[in-house]
Amino acid sequence: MNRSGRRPLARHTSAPPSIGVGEGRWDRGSRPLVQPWDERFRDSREDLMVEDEQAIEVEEALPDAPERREADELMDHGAAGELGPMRHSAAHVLAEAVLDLFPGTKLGIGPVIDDGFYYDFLLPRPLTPEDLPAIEARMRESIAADHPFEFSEETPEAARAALVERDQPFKVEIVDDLAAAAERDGTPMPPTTFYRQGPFIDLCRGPHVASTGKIGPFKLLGTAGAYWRGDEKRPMLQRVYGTAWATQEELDLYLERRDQAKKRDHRRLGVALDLYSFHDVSPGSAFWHPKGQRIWRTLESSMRELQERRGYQEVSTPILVSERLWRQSGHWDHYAENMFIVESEKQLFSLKPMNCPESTIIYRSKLRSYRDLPLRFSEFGRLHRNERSGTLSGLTRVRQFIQDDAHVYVRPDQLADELEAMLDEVKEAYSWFGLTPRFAFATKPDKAIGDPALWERAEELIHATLMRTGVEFVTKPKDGTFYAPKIDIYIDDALGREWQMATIQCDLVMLPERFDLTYIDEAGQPQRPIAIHRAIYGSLERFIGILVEHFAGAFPVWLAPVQAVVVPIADRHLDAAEEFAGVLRSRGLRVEVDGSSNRMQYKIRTAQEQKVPYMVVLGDREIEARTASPRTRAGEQQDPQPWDEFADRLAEETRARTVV
RNA sequence: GCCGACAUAGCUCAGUGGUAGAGCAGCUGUUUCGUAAACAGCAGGUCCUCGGUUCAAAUCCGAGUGUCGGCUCCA
Repeated sequence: MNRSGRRPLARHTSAPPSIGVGEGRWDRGSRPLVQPWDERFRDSREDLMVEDEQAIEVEEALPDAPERREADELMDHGAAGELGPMRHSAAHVLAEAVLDLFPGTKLGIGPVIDDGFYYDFLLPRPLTPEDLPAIEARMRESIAADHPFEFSEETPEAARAALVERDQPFKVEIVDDLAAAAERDGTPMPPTTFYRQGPFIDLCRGPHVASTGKIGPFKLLGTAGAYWRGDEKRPMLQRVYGTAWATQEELDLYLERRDQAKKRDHRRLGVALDLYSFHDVSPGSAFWHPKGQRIWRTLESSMRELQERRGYQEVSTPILVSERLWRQSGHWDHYAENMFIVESEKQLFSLKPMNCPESTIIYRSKLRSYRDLPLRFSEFGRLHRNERSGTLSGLTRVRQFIQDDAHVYVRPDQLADELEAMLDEVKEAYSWFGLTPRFAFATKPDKAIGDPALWERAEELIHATLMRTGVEFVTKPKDGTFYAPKIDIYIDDALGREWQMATIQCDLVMLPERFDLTYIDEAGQPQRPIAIHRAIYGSLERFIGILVEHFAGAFPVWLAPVQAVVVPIADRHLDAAEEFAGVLRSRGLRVEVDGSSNRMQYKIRTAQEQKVPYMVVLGDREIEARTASPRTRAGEQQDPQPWDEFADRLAEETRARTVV
């Protein structure tokens, strides 16, 4: 079974093109295909859940073995549903067109991806968006000619010779690698296959449609630079992305959905809703406006409430810290390229990129007893990481951010329970937003510090806990931090991108060993605790950015920066409007009165555009009865109700943190 | 960091070598209105920065910065 066993719903995904099929990664296509904000969601939710579980099962059954990657490079993406062969065929036609327009082009690879395909080329000059129409036109000619796809099989030697002859060094490399892999594994080299359509022939394993005329409506979406084989030390090729569908309607729907996704982009909505902004005086760092800060503080206080209930103690540590600490922790050797270094009076300092090492200073401030553990220190720490400029993106990839971080020190016998409690914390917190977390187990990376035996033990402990709790998870080999294996928690944003949110790291190495942490056991002997690093929101910045897209700016009542706008119909209703707002504010609700001289319709439109959950109209009728007429942002007009009743209801929705 | 594109009013954008524009937002006045846009007027610019070409540059060229689409990276 491959990933093609999906329903036609796949055509509704709005995921951007992505290769997304590395080892240990989720295949994007296997994730829920309808997002919670879709109208269809309510009706189809159950189906989707089942589908998702099946998908996970399927994905886990897929090998991470080298042959799969080789297959990817040979474009064997029969995986991508019934549209797969057609899209892959479109990639061939794309290559044919480019080779025709730019003689001498060296071909890279041309796989199928979510919703489309791409092909990589080494060209005499970079492509620009203006080149795409000409390429599309040439593609249409090939499609109109309806060339059959002809299959042929060669011995590896003959194939190699043919590719050398055609001066296609990247293809030669692929054949050589296949041969090397076969030799390494002691398996016979499979015959090498080619497909020809019209004048164009390409090394490929297929499958294809019967002829170019079977290729449906398509559109080239853009160009980008991409390193050959994803290696930044190798040449940068020109990648052309495209999409193709069975019918024009589906293509139009896909393009329309792409536009819709842009409209909920958190960078756009942040400006429209006056939440935050960015300025070139501090690239990669957000300026938080009052309404954005309001959301921030609501998230923060919710997490504080959870943490206090669950036995955490909040601490705060300095941002500017001597290199001595970072040398001791290993960051200076393993993370320096991401640290902002500051010099003062011949001493080097760094803006902290993580809170953990400083947490140990508090741990070590006194002698700890086995009775003190678990010791749970939480910290909303402000971190700086010097991310490469090209990677910055809105709130989702920033240089300065605040984590809802915590470091929990446990005895070995307490670890399993504590990890389980943390998984539960994650589920609780995510339920406030209607988000469903997915779990991944990330193991020891190549660049790791500490005793391998400790790593092995930490990985065993995490794995055992995951198995015991019965949560679904995938394994991401070598994706751990340099000091700990971890459980990462992922969700998808509105554009179908996968985001790591929470992380739970089981550290037997950095904090315990490098900082020589101890507690005194029952026998009076010093023992080594285990340190668990965890963050539930992850970065507050990234979390808010994803929430903006998740809700398209229409935050649930409990989180909305303005929960209700009071709309007096005429000036004579202003005093009563203020009085009513006072009733709401006295219950801690966030309310604005629109006292402008605009007409009521205009005030409602404004509140609607700001995605305020409730608009409450006050006119002669309401004031006389001391009632309010709420209208929801969904357009539902509710019956007039007494002021206190409405206030109580809103307060209860806020307290319960209900979504919708 | 790499490849490409882009940068004009608070926002969205028009303006391809000859006096800087529109809509929305803002301000002022009129209007006091029953569930998604009342009317009129006014104001608003280092055309990202620096340098070059030219009689003349928002416009052409170069460098820098930032942003966007990707690649790489993501403890």
